[in-house]
Amino acid sequence: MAAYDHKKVEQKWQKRWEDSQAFRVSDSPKKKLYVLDMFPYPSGSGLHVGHVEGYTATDIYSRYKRMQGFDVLHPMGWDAFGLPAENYAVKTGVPPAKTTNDAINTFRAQIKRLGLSYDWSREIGTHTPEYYKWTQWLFVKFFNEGLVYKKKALVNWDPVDQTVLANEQVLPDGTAERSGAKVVQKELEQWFFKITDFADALVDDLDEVDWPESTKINQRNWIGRSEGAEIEFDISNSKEKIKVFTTRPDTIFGATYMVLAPEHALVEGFAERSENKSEILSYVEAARNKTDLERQEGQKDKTGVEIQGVKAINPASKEEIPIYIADYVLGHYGTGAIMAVPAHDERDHEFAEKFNILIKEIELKDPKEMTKKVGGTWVKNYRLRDWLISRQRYWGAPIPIVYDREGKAHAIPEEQLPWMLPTDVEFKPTGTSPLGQSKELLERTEKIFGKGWKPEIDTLDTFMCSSWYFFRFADPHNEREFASKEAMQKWLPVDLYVGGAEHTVLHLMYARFFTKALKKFGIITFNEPFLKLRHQGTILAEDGTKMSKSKGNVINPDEVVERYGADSLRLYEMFMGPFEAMKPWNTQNILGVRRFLERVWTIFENEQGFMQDSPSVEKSQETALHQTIKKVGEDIENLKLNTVVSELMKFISHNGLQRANVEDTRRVREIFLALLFPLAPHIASELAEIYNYKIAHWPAYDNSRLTSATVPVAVQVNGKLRATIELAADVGEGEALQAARTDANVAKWLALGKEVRAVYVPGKVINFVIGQS
RNA sequence: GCCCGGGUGGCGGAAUCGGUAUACGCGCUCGACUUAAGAUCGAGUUCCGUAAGGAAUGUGAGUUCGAGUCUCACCCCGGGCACCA
Repeated sequence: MAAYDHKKVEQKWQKRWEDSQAFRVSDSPKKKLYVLDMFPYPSGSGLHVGHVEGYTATDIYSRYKRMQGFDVLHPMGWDAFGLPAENYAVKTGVPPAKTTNDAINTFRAQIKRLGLSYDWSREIGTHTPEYYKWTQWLFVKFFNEGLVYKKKALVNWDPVDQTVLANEQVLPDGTAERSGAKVVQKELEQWFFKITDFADALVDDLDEVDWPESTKINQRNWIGRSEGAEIEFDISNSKEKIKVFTTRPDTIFGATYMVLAPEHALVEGFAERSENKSEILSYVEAARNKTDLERQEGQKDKTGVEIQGVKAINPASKEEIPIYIADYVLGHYGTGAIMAVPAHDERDHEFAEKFNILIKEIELKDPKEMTKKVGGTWVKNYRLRDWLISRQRYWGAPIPIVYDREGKAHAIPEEQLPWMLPTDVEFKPTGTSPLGQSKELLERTEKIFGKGWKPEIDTLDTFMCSSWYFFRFADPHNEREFASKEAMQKWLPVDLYVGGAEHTVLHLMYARFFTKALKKFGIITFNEPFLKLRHQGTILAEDGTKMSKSKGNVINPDEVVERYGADSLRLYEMFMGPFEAMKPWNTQNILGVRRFLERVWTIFENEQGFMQDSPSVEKSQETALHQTIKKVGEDIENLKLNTVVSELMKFISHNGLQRANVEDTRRVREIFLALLFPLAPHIASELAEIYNYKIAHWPAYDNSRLTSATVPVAVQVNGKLRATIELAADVGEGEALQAARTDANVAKWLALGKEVRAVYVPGKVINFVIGQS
């Protein structure tokens, strides 16, 4: 037979899988399993080795589960709307649709070259009208259910490029990443999702999913639930009250001043009555012009101004206390006002020192009792804010809203969906949303709804497209629903979800929010979309730094596939280290797995080379076989894929089973190929075909053959290893100790002192403790 | 600053209900094959020591017959959050 030619073998099997639609899953699953990758943004630079890591892991898991008889839904699609394609269009004039479709074609071809077992009949792209019709439908559904609202919000405004910027596009010094202009805050009407309605469920239901603990903690921190009291403070000579939120009502006796956020509703009225009106108003104006980032910078040096002539009354001590306005208090959290306790709170302390305010030492009381005493109520608060979904961008799903002549917003009715993204738009920053240029969009609106009606010209945050795609995979071609209830019932929730750790907060939070909302609407019946979640670790460049185009240290998976083959790349990426760990690339190490596959190839070729038939059956080798089957299965189950590769290497290594005398060589070879198949499917399929092995089913192991008749036991004297002896697995303590004592080396050490005690751990270790003599 | 995760050979990493540390691979050394190189195959490879033996899992203590694994303190690296009252 010819030498191992990875190109020939891999092309052959990829074509065969494609032609036979081998991974197309049944529509009526008997044992369902839904294994999902976070679908990629099809960037122009193509597939990255990081993608390969995650996709290979889910592929191994899917193939393994299919061999166990599961109907595995394992789909792939494209998170195709987004900024890079639009920025590229601004630079070159090439329409984002063209760039995106080209990139998708590249990605698909690259993925197929890896031999990944996706059901391509379910492929979706979020930028297609067939898909975004349902993104828009869901927006309308949420709108009708009262989970969408519009309000004025402060956004980052770039006065040079005349555009709104995302927070990530503003540099820490408050200038725009692109234009270098000083970014200002501008109030614009924006659409929001009421994600805060689900804050409690988003925290509580984390208890029921199998996710990395750190990811759960990130989510909890982001939601930032805290419990405390809302307490009203009276104002001297006024009926007005200031309501504060505090987690420490027990410190109220130490509240020697109050602070209002500059945005607080009472500020204006207080300024009118104050003795320093202009000072107050200019402080508020200055705060308003600061970006969030600039306000955070003030952390080390707090600013503020007292409202002179207006005092509050501490409800516990009944003392009159001053009121300040300071931007270290945030308008959007709690009540936008605090009782400041400088003796107890670091930030208040810093402020009080700077402004010479009384710092009063206090005795602590019981928090809930104190709350009751001062007429407060016990409440929960969240740092989570509603989700702003308007984007002043072109390459996204148009928000399906039109405005009547009075400017009132109306949802576009279902029969008009998809509300098409217009194409008569130039990709130049003009100061308003690009859709505002489209004559077609305006004419369409007037034609359908009437003269004077205007379309919404913002698009939806692309995170919305990815918040529901896992439902669509259950029923990707449905033209009447985003997915039928039956299909979702059949396939969801996702059993295993794998993707990068960079999405621990936003995407996962939004997808969970959608799930909870749809459950509330009565469309689905489960709480959580992703039962088990794992993150692949970042793959670093050979020099241990992050891969980056500018450093020229990016590894292109295509080149690796070309040179070593997809099976080698798959095996190598799994062998690198623990799945979730960050690990450096090392081209030398690929040679190791490539050599392993070549050895496998040769061993199958040469009947003499591998586990020759032998009349005598060594029990312990048979045991090793069963142990290997068990360990490989368990490790795949737990995505401990690096040790799976180790096990397989050991299996054929010259120190391992290759020299074994196992009763049936063919039987062992068949088992080995079946174990190899999920990891390196091309070569395993080829060898199975050539030599006529059946590897469709995952091999079973025999519990009774997992332990062998004799086991090595370590013998220690005072904790130091002095011998290793072979004992019957079921030997009694007395006999075991006796055997150990007769070992020459052990005896030598035992002679050095008086034996105090002996510890016997069956199958593991014997430890003699001897006293000094 | 706070919250997570992690420090094991020359390198990537195994091993955590406490029980033979360094599996598997890379690299390296020696040998076989070869005119030679490469590939392949075989032997070896934590450190010190000719050996007997000793030491070692970031550092220092502790618990234990026995600690990479448990406890305490500290150092370093990586990630996330960062005025949330």
